[in-house]
Amino acid sequence: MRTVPSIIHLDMDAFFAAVEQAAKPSLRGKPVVVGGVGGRGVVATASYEARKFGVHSAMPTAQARRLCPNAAFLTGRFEAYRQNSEIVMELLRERSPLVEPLSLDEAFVDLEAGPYGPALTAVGPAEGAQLVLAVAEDLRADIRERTGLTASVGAAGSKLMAKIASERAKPDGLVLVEVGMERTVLAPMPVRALPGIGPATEQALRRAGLTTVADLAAAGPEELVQLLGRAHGAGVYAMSLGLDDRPVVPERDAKSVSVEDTFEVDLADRDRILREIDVLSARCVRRLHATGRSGRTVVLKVRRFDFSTLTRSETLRGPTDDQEVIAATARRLALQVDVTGGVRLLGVGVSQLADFTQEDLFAQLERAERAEQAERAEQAEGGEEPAPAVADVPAVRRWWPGQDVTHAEFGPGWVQGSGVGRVTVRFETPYSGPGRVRTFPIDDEDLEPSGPLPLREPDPDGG
DNA sequence: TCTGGGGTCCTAGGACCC
DNA sequence: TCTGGGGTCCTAGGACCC
Repeated sequence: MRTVPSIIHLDMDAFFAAVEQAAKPSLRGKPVVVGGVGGRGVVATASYEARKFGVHSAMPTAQARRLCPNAAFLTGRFEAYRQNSEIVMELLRERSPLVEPLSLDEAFVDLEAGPYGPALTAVGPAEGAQLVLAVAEDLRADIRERTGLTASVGAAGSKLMAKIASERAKPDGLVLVEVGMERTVLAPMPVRALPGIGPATEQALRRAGLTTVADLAAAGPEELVQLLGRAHGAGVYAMSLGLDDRPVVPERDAKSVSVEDTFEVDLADRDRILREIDVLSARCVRRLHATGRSGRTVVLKVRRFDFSTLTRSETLRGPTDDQEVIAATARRLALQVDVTGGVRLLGVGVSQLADFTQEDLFAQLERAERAEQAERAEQAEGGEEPAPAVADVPAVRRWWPGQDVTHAEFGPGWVQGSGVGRVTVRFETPYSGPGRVRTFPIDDEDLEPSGPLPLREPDPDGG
């Protein structure tokens, strides 16, 4: 057990929305909602201005529009979020090599493993805490300088308490929990404040009369295991005492890769469903290839019209990253599912991942078998005409709100909205003042999609 | 205009093997 | 012949997190 609160948890404040406000000067100080903007979208992040209206993450965007009709509703620009996340993670790594990212906007850092480690272990708890505070404030200042974004930081002797501390620090704050003070801090908190306790667990505990963390500690391990099952019950009990010795682990390998799509309108047609499965399989395989991995278990996910969700999976004889194999497996699984009434979501995923460098013998075998089958089928049917290819329709350009664009005459800007054959663009950059709005035909040749700009103007001297 | 997308971990039952 | 237990793999579903 460490005596110095040398684990920090960093959490960027309203990250996606904050990046949008930094990139789009006209949105600073205004309510901004990032997420799905379609009929079935949900909110990913709301700026603090939008939260005042009751808008929050996971809320249907339609509801957010009713609560805050004047907010800017933007589709996520993940490339921009990734770029800024990388800047932040790099600043963390300057403080310690032991950085464990939890998502684009969150990470644990173990300062004892870094350059401050020797100093932290040499001094007493009080001095150690002061040093941690100084390091954390310096880090927050660096993040603000390099990105213009604010971060909240929690520091403690464990991951659990560091995370709880950063929650208390929001927004733009720093909270340190001294080692030894864990139970005092936790006791009055509602059970829901503990990571891993969601709505279902909260309800189960409430039915047993347990509402605060102090109640959990008093209940004891047997009752919690009885209520929540073996692993969860024991874990929740340990948390209630502030006990947590999980190490900070950098770079964990992904255990699955999956892609899914919710459709604007439920799919009713079998053939259409099978085509979408092919599209999803291709996307899944692209991601697999990008990481140089392959998987042995293929999972199909189906959400039906009534939101009931089911999965079907099949484990292959060996790992594969072959699109034909994965698509054929997913299609096979789809035939086991009753889709009457319609399908609102389809997903294709792969698990039991392996690093894949050797040749995919399994895929070759499968291909050979399929070729044989196809030949037999063709002979049986007497050589049918292949279906005519869908005529090439000139692609209508789609503009989505928030998208980065460049106009040949007016320069860089972003899409404010589009519809009825027109697209409205606001011309401003992270380094400009609020910009002017102009409207163009959606197929205007002078208008092009572009990529995100850094939030801080690159130094021309390359400093 | 009700409910995204990408993950992790756990449980439980049945098959199968020892 | 009867009874039994443990371990592992596979499948499906659920809770939770950001």
